Amino acid sequence: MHDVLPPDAARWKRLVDAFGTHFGRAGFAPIRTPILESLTVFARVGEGTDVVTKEMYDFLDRDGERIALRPESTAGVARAFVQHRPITPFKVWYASEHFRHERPQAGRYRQHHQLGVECFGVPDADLDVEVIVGLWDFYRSLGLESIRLELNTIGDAAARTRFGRRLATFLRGRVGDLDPEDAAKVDHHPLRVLDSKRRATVAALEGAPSLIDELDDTALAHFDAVRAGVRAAGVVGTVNPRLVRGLDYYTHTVFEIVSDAIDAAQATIGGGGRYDGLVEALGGPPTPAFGFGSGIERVLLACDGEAVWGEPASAVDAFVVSTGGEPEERRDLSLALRRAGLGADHAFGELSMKAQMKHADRSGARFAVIVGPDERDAGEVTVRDLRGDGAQRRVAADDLADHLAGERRGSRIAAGRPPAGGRSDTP
RNA sequence: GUGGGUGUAGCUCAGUUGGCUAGAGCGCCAGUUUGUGGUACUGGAGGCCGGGGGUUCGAAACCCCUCACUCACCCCA
Repeated sequence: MHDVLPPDAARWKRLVDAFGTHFGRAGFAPIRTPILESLTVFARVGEGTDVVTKEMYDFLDRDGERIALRPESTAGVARAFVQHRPITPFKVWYASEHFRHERPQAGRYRQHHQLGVECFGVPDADLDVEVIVGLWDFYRSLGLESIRLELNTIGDAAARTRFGRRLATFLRGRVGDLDPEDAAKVDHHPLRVLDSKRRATVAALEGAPSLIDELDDTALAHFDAVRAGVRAAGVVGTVNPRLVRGLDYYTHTVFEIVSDAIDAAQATIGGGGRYDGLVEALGGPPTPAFGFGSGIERVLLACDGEAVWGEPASAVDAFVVSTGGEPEERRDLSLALRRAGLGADHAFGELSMKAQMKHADRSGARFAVIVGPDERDAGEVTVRDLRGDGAQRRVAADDLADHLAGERRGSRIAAGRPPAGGRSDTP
């Protein structure tokens, strides 16, 4: 998180609104969970992960309880599911802030924001497909084209344990060849070594056992169904056998969606997968689940990289300009227009008409409403079109609100709907 | 946690081996246009050169400390 000023901040709202609408159409409802959670909620799900062990903002509160600022949202939503036991399938979406104590860089912040989706109670591969394709379609609806899916399966807990043991045995044989950072993970978290990018480790992984060999028929069938489903939906992607992901709770399907338009090291704009064991680990009944998180800051970086956002329309219909009267006249006319349901703004202080017109132009308003001695005497105002050819017309002061409302309706009809399936700059 | 880079006008940046009142473009304000923005021309305002200390006749520039921002590693969204 960094400061986000206008007009950029307006993009956040538009993005969140578009996301809620998109997944709302698929039956997902918004959920809100606390930023503060008991440390145990996270400790139980990520014992071997940097996110939980090294990067968490945690502290003792006044009662001596260990509290954490959430580093991600899945654990908190799962905790809420366990606590309230809603009927399944329980399908929710959220936009939430997360905190990780790490050095900031492009696309990585100590406070970052994610759009996310979680679904509890559905074991079917169809759910995996729907959610992945749903996220893919969301990105496409923003206008993003340089994106691709990376997909993998890591099997169930038993397969992971078996594979972890085999992999650890393999790695111990060549621990000297590994990067020291990775060598330290061999005993307690061998799977994390797999997706290391360090050169020495990558070379030493030549000939390493493959997790796919540990999968039983059910797991293989599940993964095949996911692959077939996303391919049939036209998603561009590849299977990446090295994709493991950073949180312990994942089982079976894991995925990331990467943008090639981000000119920085952090190019994953969304990632997630299946976590069939998490609810049980938090004290609930065995419950399959699937979800993802997508970094708002990174999605916006990708949008910048592909230049897909247009200028947001101003909510100001009319900018009031007056000369020869009292400055309060502008305030009072603006208030009257707002009470009539219109957007209205004006400049403050003693400014020349020219200067006021400049403010009007910058405001983004469609019309300038000009009140000078002539209009005042006639009980009229001049309405000037600032976006078109500058056409002006005199309107009776009493009819101004109706006139502007009529203009607004007219322009909305004229704008129409964007072509279906096309690139849109107004998500 | 580790390593690099940058801090000069509102913004983006110049500033030659230390040497006159520190510059440009954009933006802003005003005028050309005594009732009209967005174009053009003219003029103007605006800077403890991030902060502190030091070296020197003299520091935006050199040294030390500090703060902020930024990029990469690691990790992840």
